[in-house]
Amino acid sequence: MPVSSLNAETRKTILPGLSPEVEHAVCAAAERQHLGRNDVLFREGDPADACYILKEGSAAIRKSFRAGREQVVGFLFAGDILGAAHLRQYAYSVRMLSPSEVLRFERAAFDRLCDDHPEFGSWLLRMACGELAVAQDHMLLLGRKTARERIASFLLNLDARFKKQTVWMPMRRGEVAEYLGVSLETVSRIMAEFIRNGFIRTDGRYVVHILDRRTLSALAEGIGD
Amino acid sequence: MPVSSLNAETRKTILPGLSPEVEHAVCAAAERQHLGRNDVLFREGDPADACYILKEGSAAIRKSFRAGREQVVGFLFAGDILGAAHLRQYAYSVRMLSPSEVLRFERAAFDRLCDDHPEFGSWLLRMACGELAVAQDHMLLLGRKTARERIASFLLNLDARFKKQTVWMPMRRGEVAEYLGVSLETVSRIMAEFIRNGFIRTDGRYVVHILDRRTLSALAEGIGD
DNA sequence: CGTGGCATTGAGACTTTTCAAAGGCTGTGG
DNA sequence: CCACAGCCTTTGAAAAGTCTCAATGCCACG
Repeated sequence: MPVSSLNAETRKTILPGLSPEVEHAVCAAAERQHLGRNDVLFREGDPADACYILKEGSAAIRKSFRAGREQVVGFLFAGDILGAAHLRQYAYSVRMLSPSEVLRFERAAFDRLCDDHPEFGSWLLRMACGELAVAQDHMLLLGRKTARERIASFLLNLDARFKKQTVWMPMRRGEVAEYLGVSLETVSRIMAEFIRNGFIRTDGRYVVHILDRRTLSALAEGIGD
Repeated sequence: MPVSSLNAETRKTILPGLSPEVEHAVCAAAERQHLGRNDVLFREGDPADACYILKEGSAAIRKSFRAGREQVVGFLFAGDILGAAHLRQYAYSVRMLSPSEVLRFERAAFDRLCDDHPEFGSWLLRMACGELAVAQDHMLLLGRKTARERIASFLLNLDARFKKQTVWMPMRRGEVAEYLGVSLETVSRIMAEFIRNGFIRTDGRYVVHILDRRTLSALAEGIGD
C-alpha cells in the first residue's frame, strides 16, 4: 500500500490535538499492523521494545493477579496510546476486542519523534495526564461504588464516548465484569434489572440502547435508589 | 531566606533523574510553601492555576463521590508531583497528612520550564507514566483483592517505599480504609488479626513493624490462606 | 488530669460471590 | 444459506465476606 494513501487516511481521523505536520511525521514513522478479535498485541512481562497507537478497533488492558483472577484496567479505542512508559517490560497484556489496526513504533523511532518534535512530547504528556485522570475516576468506581452504580457509570461512559444513543459494546460480559470489579453473574443480573425497569434495551450481546439517561445518571452518582 | 540556601538544600534531595542544571532551574522557578497536618493544598473543582512538587511531608489525594463517601486515590510523599494535567479545574483534592513543604509553580512558569528544558518535559512524561503504572496496580487491588490481601499489599508497599523494617504510617485508619476501598472497621480488624498471628507489630497508631514479610507477601499475592 | 477524637471489638444485616443448571446467540461448516 | 455445536449468558439458591450500627477502650492533646 502506497505511503500517500496512509497519510491521506490517517490525517483526518486520529491523533486529535496534534498539528497536521507533526501528525504526518508520526504516521510516517509507524508501521501498520492488523489484528483480529482476541489477538494478543503483547503480554505482561514481554520486553517493551515498541509502543503503539490504536488506529481502529478496540482492545482490553489486563493485569493478572493469580490463577483465574484478572483485572481489566482499561479499554482502548481509536486514538489511544499503548506502552509509552519507558520500562524494560510491559506491565500489562493487551488483547483485541474487535478486528483492529495499530500503528507500531519501535522504541528508538518513538524517542526520535519526541526529540525532533517537542509538540509530540507535550501531546504525549497531555495524553498521559488524561489517562491518569480516567484511572482516578475508575479507582473511585472500584473503591466506593456499588455494583448497580458501577454498571450505570460504565454504560454512560461508553455512551459518552460514542455520542450516540446506541452503545456498541465490543466486550463480553466477563470482560465488563473484570473491568468493574464484580462477578460476571452480577453484571448479567443488574443489566437484566435495568432492562426490566426500562432504563436500557439490549439488541444482541453487543448493542445497548440507553432509554433513560437521567435515571441512569442518578444511579451512577449514587443518588438514586 | 537566600536563594543559595534553597538550591543547596534541594539539589541533593528531590527530583531524582533530573540533571543538576535543570533541577536548579526548576527549583528557581518555584515558590516555597509550608503546610501543617490536615491543611488543604487545593480542592476538587478549584481553578487549576498552579502545579506542585512535594518536597517534604506526605499528603492524600481524594475524590469525593457523594455525601460521606470519598475515595483516596493516592498518597504522596517527597518528590511526588501534583496537578501537572492541563485542566481548567483540579480533578481532586489534596490534604496534607503531616507537616509538609511544597514547591509551587504558576502554570505559566511551569510551561516555560517545559519549553526551555526538553529534559524536564520528558522527565514529567516518565513520572506520569510511572504514576499510571501505580494506578493500574491499585486498580488490580481494588478490583480483585480481598480485604486481607489489600491490607497486606498496602503494608508491603509502604515498607518498600521506605526501605526500613519499621513503617511510618502518617495516615489514619479511616484514610487507609478510603484508599483500600474497605471500611475503617475492616482495616482495624484485619490489622488486629495480623498482630495476633505475629505478622506485624504496632507501636502507637503511626508505626508498624513488619515481622513476617514472607507470609505477608504470600497473602498480598493471594497465595496464602 | 480530663476530654474528645480515633481505634477497637462485637453482632446482625446486606450485598455480592460462588456453584450449578438451563437457555440463547454466534459464527462456523456443510 | 441454513443448521448445528459450542460458548456465552441468564437465572436461581445458598454461602461467604464485608458493611453498618453500636458500644467500649485508648491515646493525645489541651
